[in-house]
Amino acid sequence: MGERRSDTRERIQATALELFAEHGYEKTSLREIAERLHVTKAALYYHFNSKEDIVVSLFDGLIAEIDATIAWLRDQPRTAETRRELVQRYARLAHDSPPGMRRLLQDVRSSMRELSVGEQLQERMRTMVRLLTDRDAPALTQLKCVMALASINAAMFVLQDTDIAAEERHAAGLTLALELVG
Amino acid sequence: MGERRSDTRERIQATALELFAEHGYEKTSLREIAERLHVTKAALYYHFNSKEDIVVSLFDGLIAEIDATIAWLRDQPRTAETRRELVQRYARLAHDSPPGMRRLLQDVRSSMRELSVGEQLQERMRTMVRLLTDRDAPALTQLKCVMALASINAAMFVLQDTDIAAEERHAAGLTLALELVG
Amino acid sequence: MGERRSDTRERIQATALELFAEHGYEKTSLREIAERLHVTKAALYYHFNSKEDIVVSLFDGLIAEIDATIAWLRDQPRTAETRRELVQRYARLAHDSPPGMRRLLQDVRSSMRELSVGEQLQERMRTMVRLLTDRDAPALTQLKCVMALASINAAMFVLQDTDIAAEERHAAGLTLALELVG
Amino acid sequence: MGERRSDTRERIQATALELFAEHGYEKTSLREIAERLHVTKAALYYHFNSKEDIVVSLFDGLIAEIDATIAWLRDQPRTAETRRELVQRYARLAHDSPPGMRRLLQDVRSSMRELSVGEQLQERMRTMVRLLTDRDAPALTQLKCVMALASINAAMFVLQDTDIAAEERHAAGLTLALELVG
DNA sequence: CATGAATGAGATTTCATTCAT
DNA sequence: GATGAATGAAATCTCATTCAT
Repeated sequence: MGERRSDTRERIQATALELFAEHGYEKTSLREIAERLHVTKAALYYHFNSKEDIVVSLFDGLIAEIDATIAWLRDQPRTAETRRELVQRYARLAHDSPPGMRRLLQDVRSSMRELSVGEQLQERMRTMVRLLTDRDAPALTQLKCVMALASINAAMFVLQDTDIAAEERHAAGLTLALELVG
Repeated sequence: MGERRSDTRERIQATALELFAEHGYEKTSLREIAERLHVTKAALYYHFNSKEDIVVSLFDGLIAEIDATIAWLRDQPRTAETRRELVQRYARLAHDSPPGMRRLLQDVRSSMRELSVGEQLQERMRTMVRLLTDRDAPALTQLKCVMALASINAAMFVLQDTDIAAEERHAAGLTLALELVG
Repeated sequence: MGERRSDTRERIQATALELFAEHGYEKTSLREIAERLHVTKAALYYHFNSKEDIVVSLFDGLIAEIDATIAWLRDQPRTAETRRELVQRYARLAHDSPPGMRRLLQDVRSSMRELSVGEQLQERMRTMVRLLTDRDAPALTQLKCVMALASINAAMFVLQDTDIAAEERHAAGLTLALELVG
Repeated sequence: MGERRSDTRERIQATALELFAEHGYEKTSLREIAERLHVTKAALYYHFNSKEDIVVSLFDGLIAEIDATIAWLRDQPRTAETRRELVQRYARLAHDSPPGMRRLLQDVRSSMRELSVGEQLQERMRTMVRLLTDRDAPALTQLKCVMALASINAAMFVLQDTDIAAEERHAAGLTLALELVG
């Protein structure tokens, strides 16, 4: 009982994520995705309306979860306690995402700057920061909020080629983030 | 008196920087650069061997300065004082770069990942961090070093659409960086 | 009844052969081929991976037949009888090729020197000569073998503007070839 | 005593011959020639009017000598003796040419088909054959004449990768040529 | 549910050539 | 006797996208 139906859509998403993470969104062509999947380019268009549509779909879940977090955030007091909890939620989110997802997220600000999804994500980031700090908080405070969230992502990449284990890197990111939102 | 000899090369660099910063390296075509300059595409190829060559040339100065900093760093003791001074040097470097330069720097880790210059810059970053911390320093310490430098860049963008003045944003970045390497 | 499924691939090959024979491989552009066929350049790339791929495909059949001949040759004694039979096979091959094919073959040693297919054909020619003569046969003997095969091709071109009929030219080539391997 | 003047013109010719022989006429660009000479492309245009002009100039001497041979030929009886002497003259000509020259000659029929010099050379070849044989000579006789001259050129290339010495290859070519016009 | 065939637009790059200095 | 700077034309190739089947 329940879902059946081709899993092709999911397989496209998985492969696209792989390749976007590997070479970036711009440098990945639909031909590559199709070839790696042993289907034709036209098949991709049966499941998605455009290349952008594919990348957008990859962020669907993440954006929904961020929206939920934002909704929750609106009801919270603007305290250090709230900020710490937010950081923890965000870390869990990041931790549970497929590994390519985080790499892709890095692209958002550059190669995907002009895509709708890039704008959407940045908009949500801004909203979060606004909900965490007073609008007229000093620049330093606002910057710390942003860097806190950034640390969580960054931890996975910047220490990538050291021999530090993934879990330890993640933990370091979280620790630093908590420190920053103090 | 002084220099003569067409300044086209410099004008190409300036325009390329503008456009790369605006739309990213991948999405900027040589046609666009040429058109904005009112020259032909072939003229670009008189002055540069390839598109990559143009972007590489934009980083020439920066890379030289980073190399000088690294050289200096090798002779310093691995103290907090040294780290603070490095941060200050780096901040000055960033502050004095043309504005597009910093935006372009953001691209380096994604859209330019596969360009030689991307690799070069990341290599230097790694070297800097290695010179700042003990090889077997805890992950958190290493991460802080990286995020310190990142803060200086980030400060300019993440608070871009607030009404905080550029100078104040820069100062916030520097302050946070110093705190992190403290 | 029978085959369906666009014959575009074959039409591309035919047109390419025409034009390569007419102006040479280097001087023929994909634009010309596409225009003569009333398709777009991109259509050529749907059927072939590159310009070189097109020319290679033109030689596919010929190379296969040469390979078959070489295989047969390996089992034969190195006698005058064998040489005469080889010449006759080769003449039949040449005779049955489309006319452009022979002109294109002339190109192989010059304009296509740096193409994989040029190397392949020369390699096979060398093999044939090696199988026809003793490795330490005198230079003259080896040269005669080569010129025998060359005569068959040459006959079609060198007497082209005389009023000698094609069949007679072909016959002359064959006669001379047989004389040379005598 | 006498000539001084820059030898640049000659150096251009030598380098061009080298490169044309190496990669063929079409695939050699003026940029390559200029770079190998450490001059600019514009310098080439000071000495020659066009790329074609350069290649034409390379054949100047050869064509003059062929013309002289043709003139001499007109006064000779159409005997076997005459044919043998022609072959010997031609062999001497080929033997004394710079090595690249012979390779370039091979190009004439394909990559240079559409150049004036290609037409000129083929025209002279045809004239020679007409002067050697009766207009209504059998195809075989005419073909033998052509292949005789071809043998002299071919000898240098077709046996190139064997361990036969250059002088012996040349001798074989001459012997075969004499046999053919016998 | 997917393919085969094709396209229009555009990318990077190369070339022979020109001309003022 | 040569260079620096530039150009117009064209080349090969790639891409996202479409659509009839």
